[in-house]
Amino acid sequence: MSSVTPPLDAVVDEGRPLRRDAERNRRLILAAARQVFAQRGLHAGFDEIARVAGVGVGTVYRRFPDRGDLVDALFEEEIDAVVARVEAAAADPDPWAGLCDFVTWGVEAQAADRGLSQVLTAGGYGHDRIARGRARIEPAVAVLVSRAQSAGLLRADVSSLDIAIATATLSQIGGPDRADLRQRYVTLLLDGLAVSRDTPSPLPGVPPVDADLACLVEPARRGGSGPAEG
Amino acid sequence: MSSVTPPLDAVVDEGRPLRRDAERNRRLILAAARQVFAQRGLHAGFDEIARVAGVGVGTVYRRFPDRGDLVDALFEEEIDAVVARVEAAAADPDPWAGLCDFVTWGVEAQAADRGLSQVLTAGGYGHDRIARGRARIEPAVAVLVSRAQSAGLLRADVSSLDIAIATATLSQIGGPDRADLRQRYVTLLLDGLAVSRDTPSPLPGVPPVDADLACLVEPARRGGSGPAEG
Amino acid sequence: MSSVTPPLDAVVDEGRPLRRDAERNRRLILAAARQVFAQRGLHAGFDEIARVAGVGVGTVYRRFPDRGDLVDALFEEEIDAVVARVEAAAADPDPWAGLCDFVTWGVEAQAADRGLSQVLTAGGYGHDRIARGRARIEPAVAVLVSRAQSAGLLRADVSSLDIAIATATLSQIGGPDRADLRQRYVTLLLDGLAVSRDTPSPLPGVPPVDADLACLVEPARRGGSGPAEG
Amino acid sequence: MSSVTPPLDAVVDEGRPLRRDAERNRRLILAAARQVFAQRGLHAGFDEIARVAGVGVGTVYRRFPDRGDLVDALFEEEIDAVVARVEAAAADPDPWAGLCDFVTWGVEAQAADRGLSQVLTAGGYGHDRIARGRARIEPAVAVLVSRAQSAGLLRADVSSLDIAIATATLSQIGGPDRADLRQRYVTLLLDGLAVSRDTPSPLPGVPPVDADLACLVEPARRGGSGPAEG
DNA sequence: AATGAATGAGCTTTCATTCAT
DNA sequence: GATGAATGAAAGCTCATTCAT
Repeated sequence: MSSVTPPLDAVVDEGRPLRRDAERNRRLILAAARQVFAQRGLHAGFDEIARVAGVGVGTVYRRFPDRGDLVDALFEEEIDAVVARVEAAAADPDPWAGLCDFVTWGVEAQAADRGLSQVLTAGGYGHDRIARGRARIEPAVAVLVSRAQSAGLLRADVSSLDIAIATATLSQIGGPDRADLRQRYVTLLLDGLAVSRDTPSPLPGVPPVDADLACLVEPARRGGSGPAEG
Repeated sequence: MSSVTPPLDAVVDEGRPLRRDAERNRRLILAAARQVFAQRGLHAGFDEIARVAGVGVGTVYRRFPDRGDLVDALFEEEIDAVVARVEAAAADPDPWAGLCDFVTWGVEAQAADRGLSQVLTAGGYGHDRIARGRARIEPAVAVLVSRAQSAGLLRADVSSLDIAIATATLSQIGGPDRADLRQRYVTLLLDGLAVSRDTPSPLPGVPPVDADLACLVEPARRGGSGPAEG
Repeated sequence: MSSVTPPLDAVVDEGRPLRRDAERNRRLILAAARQVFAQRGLHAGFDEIARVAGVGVGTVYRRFPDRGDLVDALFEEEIDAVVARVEAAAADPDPWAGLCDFVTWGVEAQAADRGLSQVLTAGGYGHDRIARGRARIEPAVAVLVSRAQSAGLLRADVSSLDIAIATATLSQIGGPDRADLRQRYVTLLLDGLAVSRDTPSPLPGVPPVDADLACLVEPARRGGSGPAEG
Repeated sequence: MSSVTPPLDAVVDEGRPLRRDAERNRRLILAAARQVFAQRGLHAGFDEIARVAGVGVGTVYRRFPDRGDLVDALFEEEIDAVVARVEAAAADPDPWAGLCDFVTWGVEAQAADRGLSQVLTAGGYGHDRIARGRARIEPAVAVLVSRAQSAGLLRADVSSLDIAIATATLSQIGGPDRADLRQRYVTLLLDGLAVSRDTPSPLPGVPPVDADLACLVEPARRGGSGPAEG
């Protein structure tokens, strides 16, 4: 690769590379959006993204005229990562271990990034690229699922979409740092998915305390990360 | 009880009874809030509650200066209903059936009322009374749980709070009318909670289709039930 | 009329009278809008109207959710005035004098209020009421026109709409205070409208000077060729 | 003329010739501006001019630091065309026919080019060169006018500026393709300008319909009452 | 005590102009 | 000299909350 070839993702659809500074800003904006979307969800204001990126709002709009464009650009690579992980899991010699790995990881990945779970589950965000991204995930999960079913380890009546829905749902538990909590329910889910079981898999972490009840993710208003309660 | 004596719950903390019309409005507001919170969640605008109640916004604010006051007043009786149901379930001669009944019902109750699941799980809503309400649920569930554990049917490493969290989480799936979808995951959960199992309990409903992925409850902005996407 | 009967124009369509202060603000807003529209045209920002009225923007939006509502409310009475004037002119015993009077007055009325000429000529502003208002003017002018034609004074090949267009066009000349200038062209128009003429009617005012060339009203904004009307 | 000597009008005031490519861009920009100003008027965004020219906005600003500079450069030759046409009209053996020709043509020329009528009438656009251009038109029209007046055909009380103003005003009627409509009013104007008349000149076109009322050119932008001239 | 009008900050989006590359 | 990305002010509109009536 010669030095004049720009990195692949710096190339816009028309094939024109971005100017150096523009590319720098594009990355700043994507980084900011990643962070802000992860914390606040996809409804976050462009103002905040711009502020975090250290650029003017206009710059964000120039580069990403609508929210879907930004979501598209941002999550394509995250979806790639998901696909890669499913495929890796499908390559695990132990079909059950592969499934467990993917569910465990998928819940954490979505918990770490509220935007990602919205992209994967909400119908409305992102454009064609995202839709195509989603479309790539499902067959990959389907492979994982049938492999485990063929091996007689995974119950026959679940589909790949059941896995997707269950995974996305469990990711709503707790904040980014509560993997310990979420993994208890992942364990329960996996025990429920197994064809048969003699003993329960031990639940990781410690039993929740009262305050943990408050950890379901917020139906998120615009302004802040928690309820405003006056 | 003379006609000027208001019912007990119309008495404010200072002990002063409300004027007759004020009491009527209070009830209208609570009824409206119950309906609106159920549909929109606890972030619903006071404007809408007032409109549904047929009173002015000001009246709502006068009676319930902050959202927590309204939530407190509103959900106390709903929490009573939850407690009643747990206790009924605990009275079931079959400990496992009792547990299943409560989980199934609890998921639907919270799905039918977004406000309820927020009250039960979100830290920020409601005041002392709600906290006390939550505190009454937990021991009741604990009874249900230990009974099933003592009978060797429920795995020993789950606590009553695990049940509460799992229940609230599953209620986030689908809209009010998607009990069919939610109950698939309730079934998985219960299969996961069992100490041991030879065969999976059959999943109810039909496998989800692609569009069902979009059914995770929205991090809900005010305006509508889905993302606005331009 | 008893003292509790509110003034007619304080009654909204549903028949509910406005509260006293709301009615006061409504009048302030209409007065402000009248002034601002007259100076700036119908594109004027709601912000400015609010500032001039001494109220918050929100108040303007509450009372007049879209520009058309404001235009409707504002220009209905101005259109009434136009109709009244046409009818008065049609009652003039001298059909030609009546026509001259209306044209002269009409040009000045529109010159004094840029909003009025936009309402009368631009397709997009205002709603049904304005459309109905326009519809009332045309037949009245038609009466004026046929009377003068029947008397053999007005050329037979002009229609009432020709008069409307010519009038609106001449109102674009000069600012509010340049009636002297406009009336020169009104005189030319009327001389052109007469069936026959031996001598020209003397042009009023003094011949324009170079600077007067700059007096044609301001041209269009970027967006398009017609009003945007939301 | 050697190949390095640029054409005369490529020489900036300081006398420095432009580089070959700079000169090419200058012409592209002028051509683009001519088209864009004609369609949108002189307020058109530099962005659009740049896009049409196929150059960057920065290039437009470098070459024409303010709008007036561009207007100056652009309309000088259009003004030459106006002067030429007036002079041709003045050479018509029939003084009245000459006047009619010029008025008719002038209205259409300005209607076809919104920028032109703004340059001719709006005070704020263009600089000295434009002022000098305007100054050349007036005497030429004065010749046309006095010839017709001397011949006893044109009323004595109009001045050349009256003609200019009337012409510019009528050009505001209708869009570029509505010559039919405009010429009705041109006819009225000319009938009004004649010293005496036995019968009206027939109005061309067909009487306007309701929708034609909406054809007056668009009113002012928000910012102020006059052109912004930077 | 009830009312609902008023507020005004906040988010969205656009665009004329400047300036780093 | 050319470029077009960046800027940031401005305007549109909404809504939770307050307060005059």
